[in-house]
Amino acid sequence: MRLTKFFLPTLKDDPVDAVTVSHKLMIRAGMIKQLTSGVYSSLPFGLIAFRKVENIIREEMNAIGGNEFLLPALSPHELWAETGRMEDYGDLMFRIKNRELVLCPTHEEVFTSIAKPNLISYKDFPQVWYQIQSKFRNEERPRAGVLRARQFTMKDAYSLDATWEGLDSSYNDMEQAYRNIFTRCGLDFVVVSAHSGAMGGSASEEFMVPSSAGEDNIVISEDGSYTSNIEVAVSFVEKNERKNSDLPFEEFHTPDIKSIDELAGFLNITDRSRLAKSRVFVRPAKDGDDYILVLVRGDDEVNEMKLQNYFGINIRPAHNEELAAITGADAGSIGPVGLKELKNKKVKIIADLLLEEADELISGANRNDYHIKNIDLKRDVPGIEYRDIRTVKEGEQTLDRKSVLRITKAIEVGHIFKLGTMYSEALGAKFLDADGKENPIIMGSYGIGVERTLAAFIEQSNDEKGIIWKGEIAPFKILLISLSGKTDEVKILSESFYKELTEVRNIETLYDDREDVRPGVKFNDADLIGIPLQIIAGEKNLKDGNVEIKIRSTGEKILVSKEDAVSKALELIYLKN
RNA sequence: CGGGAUGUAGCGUAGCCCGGUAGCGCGCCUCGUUCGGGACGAGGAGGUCGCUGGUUCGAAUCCAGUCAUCCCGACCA
Repeated sequence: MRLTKFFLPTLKDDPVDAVTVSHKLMIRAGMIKQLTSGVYSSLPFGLIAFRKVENIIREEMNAIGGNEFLLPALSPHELWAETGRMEDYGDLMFRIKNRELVLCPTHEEVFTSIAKPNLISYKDFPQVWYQIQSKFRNEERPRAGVLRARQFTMKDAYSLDATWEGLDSSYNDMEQAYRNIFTRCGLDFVVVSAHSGAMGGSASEEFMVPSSAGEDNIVISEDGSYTSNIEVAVSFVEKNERKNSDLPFEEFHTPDIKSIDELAGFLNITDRSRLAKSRVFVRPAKDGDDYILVLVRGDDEVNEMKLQNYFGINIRPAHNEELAAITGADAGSIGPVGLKELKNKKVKIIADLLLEEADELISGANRNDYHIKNIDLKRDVPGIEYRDIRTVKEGEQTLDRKSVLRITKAIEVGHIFKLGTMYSEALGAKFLDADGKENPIIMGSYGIGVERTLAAFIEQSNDEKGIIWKGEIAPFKILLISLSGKTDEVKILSESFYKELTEVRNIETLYDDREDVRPGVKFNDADLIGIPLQIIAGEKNLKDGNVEIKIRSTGEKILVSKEDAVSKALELIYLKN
């Protein structure tokens, strides 16, 4: 491609609205342009890069027997009502105003509706179906350019199996395909165990690219044996020791004490393990809402994802009015002792495992400005249940106590789930097994964010000058720079290089053939758009019969004779891959 | 949805307090000189000051509303 014909609007300065590196660079390199919040146009250079990622995905999906589809982005309300996800997604789903249609945020329902009439015998399985298509999610707060957008390209794949062993096998194939994809994209990534979120289902892993621009926190043990999203991460911490002192519990005055920090200060203690922190959550139910009081140690935080796993995704923190109604106090003075019943429903009390049968605890008295000490959960809180509901912290030990946990931010580029029969049951997608019995299809769901994958790559591969492409996703392999001079000599040579590279060698080459642009501008554009190899033809070196080859990643410059230039460049490309 | 901030030329901004001709840099156009790391000179084009209403003789500027965008917290590829 000749630069004089290529639409590449580069920017010298950072756009003021962009904060993350990938966002700035994608705009500056003329890859994307924002249309409205969370919605971006792909410009030619960006599109070439996105297609690189898509083609790698396509090849790896096809390699495990995937069938490529292209489903509509529009779908009818009723399909989503059947699985109940109209409500689950809520405002996250874009709805069409003048038809009973929605813009799909994902495609489980649509794929399942195709499977239902067509996959009717156990002999029809297994199948892997996928598509690469635009998804629409009405994100409340889009951010960081394409990292979190309202419209984005997703590869979504679905495995359809007749047996649970089949699902395991499909899932494993997919996991390997994902490893291949992200490796070929040149990403430094980790696979972590994950929460299955709004999708439902059981096993689930995420493909994470460590980056300060990431929105997720992942936990990695120092020896690498344990990796997990913090949402589901577990660790080893000693439980509270039971003292068995059997001291009676006792209310005491704590004026204006609202937080654990203030309480610790008021009591003049630093160990917060016996200060029990209470939070109340609500689970909406048809016969009246359920209330759940959650207790963790004062030095811990409640992990709301773990709660969702136990009590469903609709669970939410209680509002202040609800708190007052069931505890008689405001947040800051609530506790597990002396809760009211609301509409004849008992408040369920869940405590973290570290508090199992703990005593001598201090917690709110359910009376403003009062706390209680010497609470014995075993003695004073009948019906209490213990579960793992805390968020792990940096520096804690792994469960096997062989290593230590580190926490880092990461970008989620891919996610694989074992869905099971959730959607096939809801939509009645069944098949006959060898015994002639009817069973729901067993499904898996597998997603990759295309633009996000590319943005994650740029987050990991850049310097102060710009992007540094490498490997298969480089939009071009060579940037041929012609520095125009007094004579036509350089131009004639550049043209011959271009012809050989593209027509004879079939190398993806971008040719900076601009004649009215000064060298400095060309060099800076070159480093900004980050093509791995630059061949620079100019009068200075051509006087001695030479041209320069620059390696973008290292900045290394190699002087070669004009006769050897193309073969040397090809050699370097293959070395780099 | 809560909290914070910002809307002035393609981009980045000054002016706003204290109302009166809209300014600067980059980019763009023409001519000339220059030409290996974002050149120089001369000339030029380009702005409903986000939108609506109000106050005023007069509003980019003051007031009210509204819309949009960005950043920080709860969701996801």
